[in-house]
Amino acid sequence: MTTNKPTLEDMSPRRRRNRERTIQAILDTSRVIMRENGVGALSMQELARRLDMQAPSLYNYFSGLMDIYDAVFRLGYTLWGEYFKEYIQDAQTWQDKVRLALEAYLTFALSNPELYQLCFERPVPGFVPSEESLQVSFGILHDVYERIGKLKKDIDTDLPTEQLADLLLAITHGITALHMANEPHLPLGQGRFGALFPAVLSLLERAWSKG
Amino acid sequence: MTTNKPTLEDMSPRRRRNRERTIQAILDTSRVIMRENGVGALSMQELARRLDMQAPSLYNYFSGLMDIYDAVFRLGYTLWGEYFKEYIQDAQTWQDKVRLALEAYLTFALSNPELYQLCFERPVPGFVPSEESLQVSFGILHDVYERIGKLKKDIDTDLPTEQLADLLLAITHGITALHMANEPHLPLGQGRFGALFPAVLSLLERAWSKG
DNA sequence: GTCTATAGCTGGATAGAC
DNA sequence: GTCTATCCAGCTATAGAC
Repeated sequence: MTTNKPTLEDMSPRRRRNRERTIQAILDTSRVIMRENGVGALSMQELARRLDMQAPSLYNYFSGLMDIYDAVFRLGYTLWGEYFKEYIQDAQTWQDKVRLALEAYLTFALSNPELYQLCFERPVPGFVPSEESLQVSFGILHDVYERIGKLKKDIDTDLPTEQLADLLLAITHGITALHMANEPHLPLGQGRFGALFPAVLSLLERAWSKG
Repeated sequence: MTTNKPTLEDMSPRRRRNRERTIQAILDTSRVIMRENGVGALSMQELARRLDMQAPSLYNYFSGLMDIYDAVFRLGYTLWGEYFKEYIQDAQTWQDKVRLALEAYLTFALSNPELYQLCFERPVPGFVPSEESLQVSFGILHDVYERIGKLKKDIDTDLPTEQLADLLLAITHGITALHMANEPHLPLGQGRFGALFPAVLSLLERAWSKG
């Protein structure tokens, strides 16, 4: 991730702190650019302009543009994993769990459209996540999947666990993708797709309620 | 769409035919480039290279790159409308209609990934469809929606017609988007998402079957 | 309608001075 | 760690000869 030519740990705490501040600023500004002009609009020059630096200076922190994309990608998955865990933690019934999982996905996308695009739609020309970042994303997705899979025992279905999770993911992703494409300015609960959650829940309840 | 400086109809049939042939070749080659390297990879130079022309010559047929995107966009919706109509024409039961509509969306995306990306995901930086093209797309989408809305009378639901159509669209889009993102090489019926149709159908049947 | 030539821009990335 | 200077590449688009 970071260019660590002067090795890693022989920096004074002061220098280390400054360095991390700069890296943070680069990542923050990257997200702003992507949010404003689309994920594909990130460039070293635009970044330098906004940070009041010269483009070559950025290479002291990242090895290149794709390295920055990679760091934002990893950040996106990390934040998504934390967000999801926190969001559904209080769910009791399976209906609550499904509803909160749906809500979590959409609200995360609404709050972090640039992360959503980069991590879950990935329309950036030359960018391929590094092996390391892919491992991070797999771990987090696996975690999310396990939580979803667990509610199988509470519902009346003969679907295999994986298909159940994939199906819920597809519904969630479909609603979110269409909402973000058509009415990204509207909050949860509003708009053609943002208002669909009750309909989904009633559909699932009719199909899956036990007894 | 086309640059019609020498007016429109005072061409000999011969010249007219040649001109249309060239336009067709440009559109075909555009689709090949987009398919091979992503929708964002289309450029006048790459187009000229493959067509054995020089880039400036292309401006005799289109007013610029965005004009070509626009023409492909319009073509995509036209083909999708025809494809959908043909695909579901023999459906009898509402289950058949839903199943065929799902299948149509996915198989169209599989056969024409570049049109799917451009028309239904639209990740091209500076491209905004022209007003004329938007009208075409709205008309076709409206048509598709009407057909879907009609099956409300056959199913047991108290959803408004629009929500019913939106919900089915979201499910369809979700499965297709995830299939195209993860396993675009696998045909209908295979892969994590491509194999979900029976699960969807059984879900809907349990929720919506009358009596 | 086709070409050559070219303007003008944006971008990634490196070399090397300080 | 920052900068200036620079290279090289790709692109859109136009002017103007043929």
